[in-house]
Amino acid sequence: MTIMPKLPEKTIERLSQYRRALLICLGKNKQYIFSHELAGMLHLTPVQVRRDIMLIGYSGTLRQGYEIREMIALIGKIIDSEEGLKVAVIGLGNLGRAMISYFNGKRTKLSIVAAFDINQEKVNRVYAGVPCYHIDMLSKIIRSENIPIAIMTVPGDEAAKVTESLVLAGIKGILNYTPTPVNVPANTYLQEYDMITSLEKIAYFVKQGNREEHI
Amino acid sequence: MTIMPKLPEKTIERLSQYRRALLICLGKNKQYIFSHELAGMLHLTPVQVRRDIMLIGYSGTLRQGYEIREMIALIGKIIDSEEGLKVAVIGLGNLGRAMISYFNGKRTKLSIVAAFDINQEKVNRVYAGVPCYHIDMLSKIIRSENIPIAIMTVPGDEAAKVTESLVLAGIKGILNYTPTPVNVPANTYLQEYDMITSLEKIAYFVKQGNREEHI
DNA sequence: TTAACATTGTTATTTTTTTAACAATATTTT
DNA sequence: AAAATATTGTTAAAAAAATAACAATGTTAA
Repeated sequence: MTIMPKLPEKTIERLSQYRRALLICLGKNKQYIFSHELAGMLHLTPVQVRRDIMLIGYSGTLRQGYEIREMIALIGKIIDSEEGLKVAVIGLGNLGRAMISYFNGKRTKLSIVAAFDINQEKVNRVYAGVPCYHIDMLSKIIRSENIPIAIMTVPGDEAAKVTESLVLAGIKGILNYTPTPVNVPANTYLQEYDMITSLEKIAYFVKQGNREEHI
Repeated sequence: MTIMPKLPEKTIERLSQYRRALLICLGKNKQYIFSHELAGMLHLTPVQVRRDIMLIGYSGTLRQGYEIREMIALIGKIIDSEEGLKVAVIGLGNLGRAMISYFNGKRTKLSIVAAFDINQEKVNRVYAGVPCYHIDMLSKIIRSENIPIAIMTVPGDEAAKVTESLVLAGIKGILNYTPTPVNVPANTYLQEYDMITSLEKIAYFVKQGNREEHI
């Protein structure tokens, strides 16, 4: 297998988006796509698309564009793990359930296999195919099921404690959707996403009457 | 009022985060904060914090740090609108409800004042203080209530249609949480957020055994 | 069959963002 | 009172990302 020299982080993000856009095209029985078409779908410039494609070592055909299936396959080789990775959702509130529905049937390589909550009414039930365990079982299940990734959708004031449990349980990556930033050791990958920041940013640009698109 | 020379986009994002962190500190009766403390809370470097603070024209006191109240006030002056902005949530599914709970009582300047859904069981009811209207009322309510910002939490296959309605209704900013990218005219601010991309990015770095933190 | 065109692939340039370096200085310690 | 220290504020440098420029070339049109 060819070693892929480290891709820019932004390119990784876009690869995921390219794939989704390409899958939509495939669903419409499209076979080839031009850089400007893909760019248009994702609010990017054609140059950026071509450059990313260059970076992953793929080539299209002149005047015909890129072969959609091939590109999907190649992106998969780069960003997916062969075995597939299991994901747990911590906190089965509205947001946790939203994440599960979101994923339902969408991806094969990433699958949500467990949810955790503190509420006894939710525990030991199955939500959209995903079993919900009591949060006390977190460490046990994460280890036994070998789950490397967790999505935190608990209330902000529980974020720190849950993070600690996750780290102790050996989790490798955390996506933190709570409003509270958390800390993890250096060998754990952490990504924070804050809905309020997103909205405040929009508010700022709306206030400024700014015209640009920003993804 | 001093004209603020255009701030970097990333700084705007961080200002929102600074404020939230500062509010937490304020809640703990802290009065001053050092750049390295703020940095530590948000996975940033102290230099970056100081630089941002410099850019907004604030000054701390040597060996004492920054006055928390003052800084919160200043950030508000920069990123908030004086009158406050109204926000609508389109789609009262799990994600829409999550957004509403998230905001409940948190912000004063941004307030979710309306939700829309197609489901008759949800229409004309109030969820967490927010009235839900039928989606056919979208244009009417958005105009009459003067709502400039919308959060889209509908299923992906409705995203395009809803976006069109929003634009026609004169919306100024859209936060798109559906998995489907949409298009808006140049005078509308659009921000797309894709949960799957976030997760796939984590998966990639977990796969790589990458050690860094990424916000 | 030649010219015009559309598209890719790649290098170069510019812009944006982050990081480093370090001067200035109030506070604490000796 | 002098030295050491911790911290801010700012300029400079580096790194990352986006954009532009343009050569190459197969395709279509004249």
